[in-house]
Amino acid sequence: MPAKRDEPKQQPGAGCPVRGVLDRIGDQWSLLTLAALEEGKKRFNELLREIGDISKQMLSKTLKHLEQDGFIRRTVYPEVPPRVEYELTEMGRSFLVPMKALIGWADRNHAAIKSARQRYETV
Amino acid sequence: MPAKRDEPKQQPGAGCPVRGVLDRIGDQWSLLTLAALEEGKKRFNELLREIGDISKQMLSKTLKHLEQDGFIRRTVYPEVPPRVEYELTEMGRSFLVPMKALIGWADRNHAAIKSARQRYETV
DNA sequence: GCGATCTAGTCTAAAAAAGAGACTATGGAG
DNA sequence: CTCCATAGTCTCTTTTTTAGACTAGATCGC
Repeated sequence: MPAKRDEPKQQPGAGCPVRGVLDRIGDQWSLLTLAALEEGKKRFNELLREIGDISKQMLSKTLKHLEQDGFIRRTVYPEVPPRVEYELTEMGRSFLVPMKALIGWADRNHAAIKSARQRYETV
Repeated sequence: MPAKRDEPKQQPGAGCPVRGVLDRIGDQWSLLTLAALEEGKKRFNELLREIGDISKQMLSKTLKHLEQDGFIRRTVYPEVPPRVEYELTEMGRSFLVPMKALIGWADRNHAAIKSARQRYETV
């Protein structure tokens, strides 16, 4: 067993390495992009259409970050018009597991959240 | 087993109700704030110090949203100096389950992500 | 042949969001 | 009497995001 470093609890402090990961996946579009890639490889415009309300610039940036962090793989086909395909790496796929747990929770609870919002409004 | 509603697949499209939830929890600070509240009720400045690099304005906004959506409860004590405490609701606590799965994944994989980033830089 | 169209992005200018720091009222410590 | 602490909000500045124009070269209609 590897020596566990003195890390008594999950501290949300700024130094924590988990923070670096959380900041990335919690950037509004990353989760959506990864979810869209669950079904298989997709092209840039395909992702753009599927996600719907993301701008090309943000999609571009998000994909770049995800590639950088090893979640997805980018393949360029030297054709005209250009073709670029994005797909999940092994790590990206492994991330789907907790992500889907989160989505499942959201799915089960969005009604409760909606009613909480309405309740709040009327006050 | 409850009747499954006709939901052929998780579409990440803009209309999906899950999106509303995801947009909220994926706003950079919500996850951190909820994580900080895991240990019990906390005061405003206490959260501010613990999270560290959040501004008071963003913490205020995040807390307001989380309260609005029923994740947390806000209690004001009419004292001077003012005292306000935040704590997770039942729903908020139930959210910790998938959130911790996510944090666990991040914890297991942050090394791989870091090395992917470095590999990318050198190219 | 000739222009329109498709692709994956990038660039720019304008709009929105976030950050830093001052400010509020009140009571207690020194 | 002066300074600190509390939970925010307000304003001003800086950063981020958006919308839309632009690129190159093959292919389509005509």
